[in-house]
Amino acid sequence: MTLGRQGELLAQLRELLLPSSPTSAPVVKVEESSRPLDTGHPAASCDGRRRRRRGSKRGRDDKNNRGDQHEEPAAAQPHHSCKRRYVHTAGFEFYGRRVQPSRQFLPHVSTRLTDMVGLLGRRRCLCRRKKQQKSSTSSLVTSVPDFDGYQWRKYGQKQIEGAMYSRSYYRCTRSAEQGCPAKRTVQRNDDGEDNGGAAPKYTVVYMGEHTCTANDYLEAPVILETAAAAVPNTTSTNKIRPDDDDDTINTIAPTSSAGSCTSTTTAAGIGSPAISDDITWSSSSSSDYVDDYDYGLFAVHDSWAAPPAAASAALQEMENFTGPIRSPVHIAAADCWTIDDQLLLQLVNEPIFCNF
DNA sequence: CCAATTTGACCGGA
DNA sequence: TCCGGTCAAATTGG
Repeated sequence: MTLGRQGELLAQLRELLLPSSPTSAPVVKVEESSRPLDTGHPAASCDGRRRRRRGSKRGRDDKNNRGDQHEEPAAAQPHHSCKRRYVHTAGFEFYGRRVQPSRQFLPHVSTRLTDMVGLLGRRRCLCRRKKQQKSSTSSLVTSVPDFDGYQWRKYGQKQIEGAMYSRSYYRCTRSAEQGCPAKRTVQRNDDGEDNGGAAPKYTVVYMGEHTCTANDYLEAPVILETAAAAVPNTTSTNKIRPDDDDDTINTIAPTSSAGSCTSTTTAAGIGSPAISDDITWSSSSSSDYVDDYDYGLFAVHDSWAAPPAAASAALQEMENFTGPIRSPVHIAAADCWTIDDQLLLQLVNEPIFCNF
């Protein structure tokens, strides 16, 4: 590849990842709501029938006040209080649709309460539902729960007892068409309100294995790691396609339960400013510890070389980044798509995050 | 019109 | 009865 071509591709990558329009500052907004919380839940009236429309959006007032569905500090919204605290740390978009900051923000009135109220009007006669079978699970702690190389569809959100933040439930987007049983839950850790300015951490629990065809993940977020160049025995090219069969590729497929480990995964400055992450893996299985985890998209190494200074700086910036995150990088990858180490290094060493 | 998300309702195990 | 997990109607925007 010629240098000119490299530069061109680099420019394209940068444009993809760092659009010219400046990103807005992180939104941490505290608002006073004139509307009392719905402790007398409108979901059911006195006769037990539902009045409230499901899935209804809040008013425009809530627009832009919510970008992260895992962000609701429910504990900070006591039912007796009229105060709502809107925190926007990252406008994730992961499902092929745009971010939905305009989606309603309903302070999480206790679902227990709504359950109790709902009991009054319960009349649905649903088929017996099978309780989720206990399958192999693995969990990790990450600040970027959505960049795991798979496409997930949210099917529920629940305020968990004793937890500050609600838990979101996802299933593989292929669950319907291919019967893929993979699921995951994402819950923000109770790491305090301020968290010292660091990116919030989320506990992601993966359940079940992906059975959908890997080829469908061509549009999965592209995530690279800086250490690819620092790890010994790296070949001249690092394939980043998640569906590649090459076992030598260091990638992450989070649903694989490969035992417990604590690793550091770094992004090569592309994919998203927030990809840099400390990932702590744990697993319910008792598999032996392995050196390199072949996981799909990320490269994880137990022996981790210190990243270059420039990369560290970039990583720090990524850690500090709390602004809106744009879509995952959707690259129409051709077969055997590869990325050159030199390009990787160039991406790493360029101060591409100075725009933030 | 379709796909994705929201969120109240409902189920079932503990 | 409590509580976590799941369903599915409603809603929205492309």
